[in-house]
Amino acid sequence: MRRMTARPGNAHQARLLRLLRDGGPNSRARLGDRVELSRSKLAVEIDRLLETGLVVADGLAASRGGRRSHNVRLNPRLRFLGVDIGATSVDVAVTNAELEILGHLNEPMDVREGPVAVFERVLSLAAKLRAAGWAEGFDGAGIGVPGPVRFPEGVPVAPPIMPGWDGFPVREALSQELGCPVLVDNDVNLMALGEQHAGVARSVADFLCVKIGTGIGCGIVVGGRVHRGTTGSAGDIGHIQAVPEGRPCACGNRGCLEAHFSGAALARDAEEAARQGLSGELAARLEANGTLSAVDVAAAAAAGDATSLDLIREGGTRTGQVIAGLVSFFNPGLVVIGGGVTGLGHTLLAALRTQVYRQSLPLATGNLPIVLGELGPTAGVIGGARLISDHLFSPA
Amino acid sequence: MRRMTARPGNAHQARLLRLLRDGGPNSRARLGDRVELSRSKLAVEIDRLLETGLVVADGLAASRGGRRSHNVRLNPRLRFLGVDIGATSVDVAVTNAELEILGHLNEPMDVREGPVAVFERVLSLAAKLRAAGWAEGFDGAGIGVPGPVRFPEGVPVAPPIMPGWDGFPVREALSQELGCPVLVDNDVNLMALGEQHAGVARSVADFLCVKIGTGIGCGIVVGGRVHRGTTGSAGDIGHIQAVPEGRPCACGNRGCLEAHFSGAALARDAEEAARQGLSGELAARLEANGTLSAVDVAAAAAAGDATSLDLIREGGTRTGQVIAGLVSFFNPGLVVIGGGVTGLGHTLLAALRTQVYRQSLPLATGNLPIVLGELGPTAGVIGGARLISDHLFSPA
DNA sequence: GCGTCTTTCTCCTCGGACAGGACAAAGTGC
DNA sequence: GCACTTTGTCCTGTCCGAGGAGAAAGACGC
Repeated sequence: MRRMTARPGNAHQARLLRLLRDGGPNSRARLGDRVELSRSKLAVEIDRLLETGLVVADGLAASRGGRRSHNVRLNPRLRFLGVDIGATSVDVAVTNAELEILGHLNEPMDVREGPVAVFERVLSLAAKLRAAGWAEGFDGAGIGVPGPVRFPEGVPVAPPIMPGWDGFPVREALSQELGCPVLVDNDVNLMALGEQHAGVARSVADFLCVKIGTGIGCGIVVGGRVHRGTTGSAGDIGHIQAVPEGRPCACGNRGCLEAHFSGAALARDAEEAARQGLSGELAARLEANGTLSAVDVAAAAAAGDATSLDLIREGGTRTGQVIAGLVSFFNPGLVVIGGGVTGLGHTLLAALRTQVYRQSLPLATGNLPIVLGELGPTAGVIGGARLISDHLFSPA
Repeated sequence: MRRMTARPGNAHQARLLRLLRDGGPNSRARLGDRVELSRSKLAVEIDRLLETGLVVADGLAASRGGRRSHNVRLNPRLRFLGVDIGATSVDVAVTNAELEILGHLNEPMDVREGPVAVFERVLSLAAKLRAAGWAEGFDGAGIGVPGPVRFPEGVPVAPPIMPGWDGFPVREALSQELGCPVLVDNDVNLMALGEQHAGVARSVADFLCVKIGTGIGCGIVVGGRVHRGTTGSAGDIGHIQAVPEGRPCACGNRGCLEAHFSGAALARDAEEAARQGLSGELAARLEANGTLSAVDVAAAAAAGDATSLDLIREGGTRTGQVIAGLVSFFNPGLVVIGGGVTGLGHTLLAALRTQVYRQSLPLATGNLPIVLGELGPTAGVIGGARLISDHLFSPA
């Protein structure tokens, strides 16, 4: 299939495309209510969008008491690809133009295998989704990688956990392979975009999205837009000092948040506790699997294991300390917690909340919800689709 | 004099006004080079601005090889008032429309006297500036107060060091008294605006402006615009925990940055050191004045007093710890240090820089200047003028 | 079934905005 | 004095868009 390459010709068309994306199929009349355009102008712009093929007619709407209006919708054959490359796994999903997930695949994977190997996996997953009939091709793709990205060029810069990716032209390479426009961003930024589009952060202008996985990162949304910082490393909160003279961290400092709490740190602490005989539950799991992960700790905690609960609580408190500082500084309207360890759920959240509410000023916390993300593992891929659709649905 | 009440009628006019504000008097031809307008359109818009009185003709420009162009400039009778209310003093200044300070007065004052008493002082200072011939009246005023402000209404909310100001309709009241449009903001935000307009932060999109005075606050500029947060308390970094289980703070927590370093904390520490006989220099000054302030510590440090230098260094390190976290989080392109304690100068800056560069990731600090503000006590008042002029020079 | 009312869509016209060319005015430089 | 450059003004053609008129299509009451 020849892919759509058209872009809206002006801001009105871009506006209409986004309305159709976020509100689904809609009648011309109802669109007219939401846009400050005369009926004639609106008709002209919609006709032009129909010509480009981005939008198609979709039958007649129900009557609102008079003549029935013609519906329009985004071309149902449009497909976006969302890719969320994590430290230890990769998610690939196809969405339609309304950013609804049609097909979603997940595979364990080690990002340290390097970009070439990882892209092979990504492309094969994308091919699998095509083979399953979810897409004939892609009109755009949004890629999340677990490290800082120079956004305009789509190139990772000095990513600590991704040796071999530094400077690799991810955007360029994938655009070539996929034959469509591609944008690359930090994975936490995509998660933030996902939660903003379809999750708990709808209609919140300023919020933080803390992702606790193998590492810890934070997506920052200011005035509805992602803040990436001067070098693309904004939100890199894993190496903020949480414990003065604390544990040594891979980054060379001591006491970094990530060294004390993250998926990796939690697994290590759990293994140590198991070996020291502090927890029969954990020891049994270690015996069974030969290794422990955050999932094991979550399961043990759910089973009432005191050691696991303590580990989670302490991690929540540490994370809360750091977030409390960020809340004072940034004064968000919402804090979303997501990532792999959300399985730890409300134990983690409770400890974290307690610490934030205790340590930040009342004015900043007075009406500050701190909640788990709604979308789980789909946040990243939805965010990827959202990223590229925002780009494509803006004037050329 | 009847004041100008005109506002630009469209975005083009607003653009031209800002160009004239930031670039000074200019020829029509040169303005044409900087805006994407046809000559005819440009002429129309400038004529309209001339009609409103916001802009006046200003003779002929030098030839650029052909016919000489007509100069235009902002009306030289336009006057803005910048007011910077600190915890212990107040600055009031008059600027012209190009935001150049014409007259500037400073008075010690205690903000705890409450809004009514403070405004009396502010209005009397403004009257003094009028009497000195700097202004016949004001076309707009920007007011900075040392606490959080609900910006749209111009009302302080729950300000810790300003009892009696909570909910006082500052904007409303001053607008009434001064007979001109007024905007009210947190003082650190004004300082950031000032340094952005006329100081070290020109042409930096994302930066932090840390003000260390009686307390500690931080102006946040994202994409060239001030970030105020959901409740107007963004940048309130004085109560971020710098020392776990540290000193008790007025806010009820322990170890807040402000409790360990700020103008107030520094004075208290210096007095204690003097009483304990740790520093002859400080003891002598305490003897002489009956009390010590940050200025005394600065002077003693300049004279080589080891205790004072240690106090400053330790404060710089503490502040650096907190800023390091903010740098990792926010990834600014510049950090500006300002406020009353800038008299401590390079001793403070050196300690602070060391700590930030050591504790943040290289990607964030790689090309990150950390510098003292250029404008000193005028940053706030220039920022005030800038704030209101941005407002007035935007489409109605 | 019929007439009336409502809603939607298309067509048309009118007015305004603006770009760009032509031209006049005012200089420069040889 | 002449050729060339720059600037400002005027004018015209074009494009855009608002809004009215009216047709199309349906709801609803009788």
